[in-house]
Amino acid sequence: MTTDYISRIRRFHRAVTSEVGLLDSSFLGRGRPLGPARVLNAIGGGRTEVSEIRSYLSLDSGLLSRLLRGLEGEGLIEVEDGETDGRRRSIRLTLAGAQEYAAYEALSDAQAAEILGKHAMPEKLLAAMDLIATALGKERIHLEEADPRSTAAQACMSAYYTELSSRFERGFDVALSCDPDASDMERPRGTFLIALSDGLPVGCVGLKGTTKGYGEVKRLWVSQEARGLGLSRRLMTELERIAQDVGIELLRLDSNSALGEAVALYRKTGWTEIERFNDDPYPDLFFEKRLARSWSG
Amino acid sequence: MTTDYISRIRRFHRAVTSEVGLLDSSFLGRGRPLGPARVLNAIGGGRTEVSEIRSYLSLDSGLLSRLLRGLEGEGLIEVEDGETDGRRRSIRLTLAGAQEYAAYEALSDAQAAEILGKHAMPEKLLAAMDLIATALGKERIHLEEADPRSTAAQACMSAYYTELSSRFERGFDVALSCDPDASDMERPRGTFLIALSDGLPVGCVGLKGTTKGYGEVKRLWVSQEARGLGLSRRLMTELERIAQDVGIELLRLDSNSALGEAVALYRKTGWTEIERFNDDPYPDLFFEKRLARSWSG
DNA sequence: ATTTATACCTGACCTAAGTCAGGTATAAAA
DNA sequence: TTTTATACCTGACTTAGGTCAGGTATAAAT
Repeated sequence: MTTDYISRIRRFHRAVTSEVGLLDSSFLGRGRPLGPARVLNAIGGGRTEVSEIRSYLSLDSGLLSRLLRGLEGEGLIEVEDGETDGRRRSIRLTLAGAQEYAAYEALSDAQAAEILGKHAMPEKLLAAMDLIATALGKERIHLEEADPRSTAAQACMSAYYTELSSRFERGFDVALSCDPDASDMERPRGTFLIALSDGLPVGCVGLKGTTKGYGEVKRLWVSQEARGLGLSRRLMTELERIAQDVGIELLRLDSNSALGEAVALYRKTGWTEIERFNDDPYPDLFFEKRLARSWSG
Repeated sequence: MTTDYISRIRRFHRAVTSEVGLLDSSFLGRGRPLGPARVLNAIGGGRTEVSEIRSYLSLDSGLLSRLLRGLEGEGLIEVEDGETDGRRRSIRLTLAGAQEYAAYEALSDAQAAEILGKHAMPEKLLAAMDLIATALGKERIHLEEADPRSTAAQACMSAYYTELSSRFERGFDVALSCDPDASDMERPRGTFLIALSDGLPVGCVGLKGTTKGYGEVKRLWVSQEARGLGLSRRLMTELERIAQDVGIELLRLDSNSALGEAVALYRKTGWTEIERFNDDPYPDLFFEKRLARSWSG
């Protein structure tokens, strides 16, 4: 019972295909096969060029052409020749098309609400979905440099603060900590990295440039559902690469013994413990790592 | 970001269809379309009669016939007339068919292993899958009377004990508790109910018959992943129905204030708190409920 | 014994989805 | 300017999956 993970995965598989198949076939509720419905959704989602739609839905060129002719015949889309390139064509929803698209959106929303309605604690269900989506989409998680003032970055950091509050016995108050200025975590002095899984931010780390002869690693965070996928290591590796890139030769960071996984990672990846180098009240562990000089520097 | 549950469900949907679609199309790895592969799997899974397969896969009678003729032509199955009913026909895998089925099983296992291999904590991933499969399959959860000595029942009870150990500050040791004898939780004096979600036991409750003028409710448990689906209420309702059925007019139970949800349920469903009626060291709350006399009694 | 229902089969037909080989107009490279 | 590549389109064809109207043999009901 406990070790039979295969039957558990199959059970998941069955549940999800019967239910998600239902989600898919909800597209059928409007008397249109899946193909054209998907194309309409791609267009409504903001994709305008034929080639864009083709690669997004990975459709054969001929097939897409026919589907587009069909939607055109229904009066849902209009096709016009590209402005800069006469070969390319761009697609626009007509008024009727926009209405039809909105109807599909509404169907999709209703389905989502129905699934959540099955549970007294929908947040638990969503958390499980996030975990699975993130794990299955592991290969598609990509790192991106972002403005630390952006919505996504702010969301990461506030999740990070929440995490610290729950981890530290005394709680955590950003105001008391050495809060790095956003401009210190931007090129050319530093950077801020976000890990995105299909659009959802699931991790971050900041590189703070200083004038003290070293760069500082700040705000390393991986969301609950993305843990166990080796993401913090990926974030740190990329951060070190960028640090070298901007000419930093020595990195420092402060941490806390309550953050066991992070500390273990530092120890495993070439960081050495050093004496306290700041007066932030929260950290009780301090590390540094010397980087190989960048060939370009 | 936080309230946008629809985009989170869609993200889950995308992840799962691309990955589980992969699981489905793994069936294609053996040069056979999905249809016949599904039929072969149904037969390998122990379904022998044509009508059984038809309803399991919800296939049209004509379509299934053709698929069976195909598999027969490949030499994978043998069809023979039913023994008791000459209209029914039963299907058997040939040696080649059994090998082919085994090959599909191996493919499926490999896929499962690959998915789990993506995660450093596969148990977490499986738990999330269980949660989702159970929630999506909520309507298909059914209650079943079972022998309290059966594997499924024992699995439920040991999960129940583990739960109690973690809930009670002093832990929990069955040996010290009033452990009901299996024979007390069987017809005609009592019963043992199991909730099954697609074969997986996700909850239980026992009705213990006594000679003291009342029946006792024991071992009400709902697994972590099935909480929030109203299952304990369903179990209790069914248990009370059976209690009436076997002629019990008064039910009693003991519980503990550490089991908040359960206690809240009792209070909400017509149970009244009474004085201690046993000397079990664990419970600190005692309830009883008078049942309407069964019309058949 | 006759009628009705059931279980499975067959043939004819349909739709969705996709592949593939050209074809046409435009853009970019030589 | 000629050649080559690109973007899209069209027509012919294929496969998978499925529906539907009978047909045949057997079982159950009357």
